[in-house]
Amino acid sequence: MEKKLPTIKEIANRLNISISTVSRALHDHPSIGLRTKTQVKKLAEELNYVPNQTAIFFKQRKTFTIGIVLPNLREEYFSLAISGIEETAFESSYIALIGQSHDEIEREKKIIETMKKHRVDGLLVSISKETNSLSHFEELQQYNIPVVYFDRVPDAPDIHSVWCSLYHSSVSAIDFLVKKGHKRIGYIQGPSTLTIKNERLQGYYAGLKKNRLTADESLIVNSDLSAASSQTALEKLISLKNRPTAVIAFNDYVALDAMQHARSKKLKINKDICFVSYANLPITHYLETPPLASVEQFPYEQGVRATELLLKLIETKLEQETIPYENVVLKSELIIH
Amino acid sequence: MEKKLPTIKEIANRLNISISTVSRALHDHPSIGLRTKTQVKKLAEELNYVPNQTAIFFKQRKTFTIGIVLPNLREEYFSLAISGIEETAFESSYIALIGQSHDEIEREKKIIETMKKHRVDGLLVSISKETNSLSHFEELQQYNIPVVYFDRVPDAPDIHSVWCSLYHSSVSAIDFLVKKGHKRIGYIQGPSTLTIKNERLQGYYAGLKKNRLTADESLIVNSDLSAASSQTALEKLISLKNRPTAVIAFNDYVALDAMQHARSKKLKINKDICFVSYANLPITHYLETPPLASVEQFPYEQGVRATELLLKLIETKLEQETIPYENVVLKSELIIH
DNA sequence: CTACCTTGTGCAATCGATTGTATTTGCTTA
DNA sequence: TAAGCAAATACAATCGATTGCACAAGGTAG
Repeated sequence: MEKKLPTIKEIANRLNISISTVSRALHDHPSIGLRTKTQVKKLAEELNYVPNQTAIFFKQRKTFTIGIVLPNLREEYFSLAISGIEETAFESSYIALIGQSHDEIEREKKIIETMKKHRVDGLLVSISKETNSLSHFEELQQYNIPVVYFDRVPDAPDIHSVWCSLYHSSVSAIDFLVKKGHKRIGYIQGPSTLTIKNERLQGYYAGLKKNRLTADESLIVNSDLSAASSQTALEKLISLKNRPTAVIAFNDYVALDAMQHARSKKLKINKDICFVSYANLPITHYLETPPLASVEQFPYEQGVRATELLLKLIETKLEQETIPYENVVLKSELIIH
Repeated sequence: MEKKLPTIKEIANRLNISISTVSRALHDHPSIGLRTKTQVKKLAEELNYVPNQTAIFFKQRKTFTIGIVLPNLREEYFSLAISGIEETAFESSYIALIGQSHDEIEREKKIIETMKKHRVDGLLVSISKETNSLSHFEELQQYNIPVVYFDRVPDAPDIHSVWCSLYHSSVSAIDFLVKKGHKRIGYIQGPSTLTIKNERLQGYYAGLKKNRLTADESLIVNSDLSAASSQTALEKLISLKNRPTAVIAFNDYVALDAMQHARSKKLKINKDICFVSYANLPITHYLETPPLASVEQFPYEQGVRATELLLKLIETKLEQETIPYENVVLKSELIIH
């Protein structure tokens, strides 16, 4: 039953020539005679010969595999990113291994360990909520495995990264709302571990200032991203004496949860209270009353760029050159619905 | 710069013992003396030794890697499935390689080729829209790579598969609508390549019969799943003289597109016209007016079960036993919103 | 006819670990 | 004290392919 796959050795034996000749013949090495070459190729074809890549990987110390480590695949945001990664990698004949950290650092470490074992040529990482130290990633340098962080990028020097800047869009969001006549604009923050650079908030403040509005700390509330928490956050805002007429939410999901709550309080969405959020996920286009605008962060594009950078690092690694740390920053865009 | 990683050979040299001793010491082989064992382990620790898995994979002819081939990752449905696959695989210390066919058979073939090269231990496949022949999968038997199809399962004998049966839920959907007083129920079909078993339609007919309603072919329309097509489909239904009061849609996206169209025609969703659909994607829970009900197909669970089956096949393959073809059928569930 | 070159092949080492089969060492016991 | 046995370790083949170097055969020039 278990039919062993043909190897160059088998071809060599059958033709009574040496395996090196077979190997060279299959690679069109110039020093192999035409007759031999033809014979070898013919037999290889007949036997349905396929080189054992495992052996080659081993010999060449290269696997043409990149690892992807990210919090989870259930969030559309990340699946879009992976989609971009897989496509770009595949074009350069790399293939992608995936691992979900579930936002747990321990799991993240285990995944790194596994990927190290599999000798991935490089790693694309979007860090977990709990990741407070990069030691498990830094260790990879010893193994000469380059790492490119994307989207959820740690706040550290000396890293390669690709992310999407939110500052300008945050300012634009305020501009947009002010232009619509809003003067009191609430903001629902995300957990601090996810807002390392905190561009949303900085943009929020800057936008208010630019429009000569004074910031009111009571308009800034928090959500841990759970539905309940986002609803509580909105409740806080709407129970203010001087309630906001518009709310900027950490992301689309937060906005949706908040909107649901607002509806249950008999508020008319985008009339009594307006929403602007981040991520611009495709699903929002199906809503009857989507957020008025959402900041597009181009996860797919981020995936593509991060992969391109990683592949570059992998290729130049082979040439023993050193590459300066590169940080690609995409510009987000406020999309008005 | 390029520091070579330590190997057992290096450890052996430093301690002036043979590599086989080192290997056995690291594996706690009983025939190795305690002193040697301790020394070896200590040095291994110091040198930060990690076995070269590539070499081991090669030697053992096993990679602890499974391949996933599916149409695309952008559909939430598939990312949920992958999520289940990755988790289950990871628990058994397997890791997953991914490939998106983009519903193109050529790409599917290329991915298979790549995965074969990488010597995956097994494959999980949800076939593309264009897949009309299974030859590229069947070929894998030569290489002793087991294949388990999931969700989009081909209609062939002699395969392993995991899918979710929709027949009963389709009947329930009709029951549900009839109980609500509906007598004319439309149905928006998907492309024929995706409805090989066509349980939705069979359930539709059976449900009507069960409720003593006569089927009316004009109530059955088609969508290729694009937004435009789904809208046209709905348009056909609502422009009937005797328009349906309820519509069953191929999946949530079709339902959403149709609903959008209905709204634009000033029809009140779930009042003038009701919707029931398939997939029960989490996003629908955020809608103001979601479909009245949706058939849950448990993609995550399917991923888990498919992986379990595949791992079983891989493990028993090692014991040279043959396993009868196994087809796991999950039961869908009509979820009322 | 010898020296030398060209062309085509084969030999053998190598990648890193595993493992069956020696072989050595050291101890026990008659 | 020598035989015998157990414990500890070494040797060497192996997995499949690549590749530097050696070498053989045949041809040409001096």
